[in-house]
Amino acid sequence: MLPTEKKSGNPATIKDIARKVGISPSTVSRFFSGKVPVSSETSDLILSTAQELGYQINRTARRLVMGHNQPKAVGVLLPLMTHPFFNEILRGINQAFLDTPYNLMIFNLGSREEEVFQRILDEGLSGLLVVSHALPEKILTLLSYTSTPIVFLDYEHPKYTSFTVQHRAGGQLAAKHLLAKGCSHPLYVGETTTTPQQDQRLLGFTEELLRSGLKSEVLYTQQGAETTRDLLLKAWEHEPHYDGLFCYCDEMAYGALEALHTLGLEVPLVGFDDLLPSRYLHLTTVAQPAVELGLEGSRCLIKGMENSGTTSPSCVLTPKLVVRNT
Amino acid sequence: MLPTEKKSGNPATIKDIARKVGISPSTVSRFFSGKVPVSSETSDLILSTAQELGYQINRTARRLVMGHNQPKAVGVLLPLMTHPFFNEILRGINQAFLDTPYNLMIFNLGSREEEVFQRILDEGLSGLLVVSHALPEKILTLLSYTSTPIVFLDYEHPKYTSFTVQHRAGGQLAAKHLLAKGCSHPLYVGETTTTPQQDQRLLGFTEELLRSGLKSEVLYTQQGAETTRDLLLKAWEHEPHYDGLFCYCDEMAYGALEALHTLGLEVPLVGFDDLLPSRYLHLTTVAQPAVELGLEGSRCLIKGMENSGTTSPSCVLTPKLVVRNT
DNA sequence: CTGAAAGCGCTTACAG
DNA sequence: CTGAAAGCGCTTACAG
Repeated sequence: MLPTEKKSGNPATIKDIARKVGISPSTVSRFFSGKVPVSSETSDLILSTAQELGYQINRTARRLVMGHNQPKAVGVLLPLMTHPFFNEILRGINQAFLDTPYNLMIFNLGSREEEVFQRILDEGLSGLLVVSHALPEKILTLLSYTSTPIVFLDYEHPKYTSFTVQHRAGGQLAAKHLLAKGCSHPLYVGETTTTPQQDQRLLGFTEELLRSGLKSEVLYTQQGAETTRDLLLKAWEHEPHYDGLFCYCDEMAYGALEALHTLGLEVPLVGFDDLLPSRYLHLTTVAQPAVELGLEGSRCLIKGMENSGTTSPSCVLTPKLVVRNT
Repeated sequence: MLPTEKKSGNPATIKDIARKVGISPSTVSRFFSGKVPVSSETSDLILSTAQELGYQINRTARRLVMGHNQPKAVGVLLPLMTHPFFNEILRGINQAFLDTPYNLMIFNLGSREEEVFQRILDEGLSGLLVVSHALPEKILTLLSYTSTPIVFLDYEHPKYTSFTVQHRAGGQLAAKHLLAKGCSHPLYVGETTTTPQQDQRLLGFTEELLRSGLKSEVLYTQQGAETTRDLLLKAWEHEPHYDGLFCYCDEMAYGALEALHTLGLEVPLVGFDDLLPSRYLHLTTVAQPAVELGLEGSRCLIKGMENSGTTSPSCVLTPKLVVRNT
């Protein structure tokens, strides 16, 4: 092996090619920039040597000398969970960034969290949107050094700007609807694993009910339409007097809808989310402003980025009741 | 203004701070890298001057010297249209890239196409996924210089690897279902604006029907559940003998479902897509392998990127019939 | 704890 | 069409 040859570990550079072909680095550079003519003879030589060496232009170096600032990107940290709600949020985010100079970079919180965070740090992001998740303090501190503005979506961080949904108000909305329908024996169907979101929805629901002197029964089951359907089928066997239903989320409400149908009952039913099927199933439900969450949160971040990193205060979005046939 | 001061046009550098504070650039660098101790006196001075000058660390330069290669990213070019189908594709893509060293970068084809393409070029992407869209020849050529592998999803490009759905086979599937249900007067409901997808679905449908000596009536309307519902309501007034329905897409089928319900009819109905509502509405439909499209297309791209840019040949995914209650 | 110096890989006037 | 040289903004041994 000649001493002029590169160790194959390091990627080949313009210099390596120049040396091998026997010309100056400048010419090689000119060839790859493409703007200046290079004699076809040398062109061929350069090209073949480049291929041989597996040369890849180093964009970092090029950027540095060209004074191009790094293209601006904002990161979106998504939970791994696959739920239409997150799709909607992402759609809102996407929309907000459409006519901005920022690119969107998607990160997923799955396995290898450490690595994901490292990447987020490495990217030199102009801003970061964190969906439905906390960010470890350590990362937050590191990010703060670079003064990257951060906005949390659907997650309340005490020290950072966050956009969340007023789940409690949503629960109240559901109660009001049931009350207006004349219910006196309402039933809440929730998910077994308790979350802050659920706590708030249930709280709003019960407190609104209480204002009318009513109390709600509460039943829990695992997430899913089928489990909810089966639960309700059984529930009605024992306590056939429920005259109003509030489900923790739309998917459970779909199960409830089936149960009611099977039972031949017309009991008022309210869901929570307003997913696409709800429209076609004519389900009355509390609509989470998911797109809006993404949109408004992003707008806030954009302002923050233009504003030396200072984002405006947190914001709570209120859900709306979509009254359909149930 | 002292001659030592920077013009405020160019961003401040480590040197500017050093000069202003009266220390060497090395020390300033050490301060910002954070790894080496710096006396607290100078630290304060550096920090305040940095703030005053609006100093932002230049990551490009840092990367160059640190030998960090540019973090690898692959671009996903999405159509602006907001349809669950694209969400699914994106989900598949996301999944495929979960445990890879690539970050996902989202680009949208909305307004400012030129700029979007410029960005795609600027990013120095390791690979590109193009969803439901052509890419201008010009961009393709530019991209080929950098040997960026490209995979088209849900769009067939003659010269590039593409992953598409066998719409024609889907149409046949629908016909078979209707045939098995004993239909003899089938009706196809399509969208007014014709697309290659629609042509293929209808072709498959009619050719399969023909094999049994049947012909389908064809009706067109604008996309949407309501329009379809109204169309069918009227259709039945005039020709009440249809005994089988194939809708171009699920959304239209939802409208058909309503019409049939209103009419009190139990006519076999097949949709196309298998969106979320279909499951809860018990709609029999041809399922587009959207997630799979994203997943397989991405895997192909990943292989291509590891393979000096050569992607494997195009691939056509076959849809499946999901038989439910219609 | 700090400075002077060399270098990361590329581009680009400048002078042939 | 081509080379030698300077420089983009930062980091990091090396030598205090």
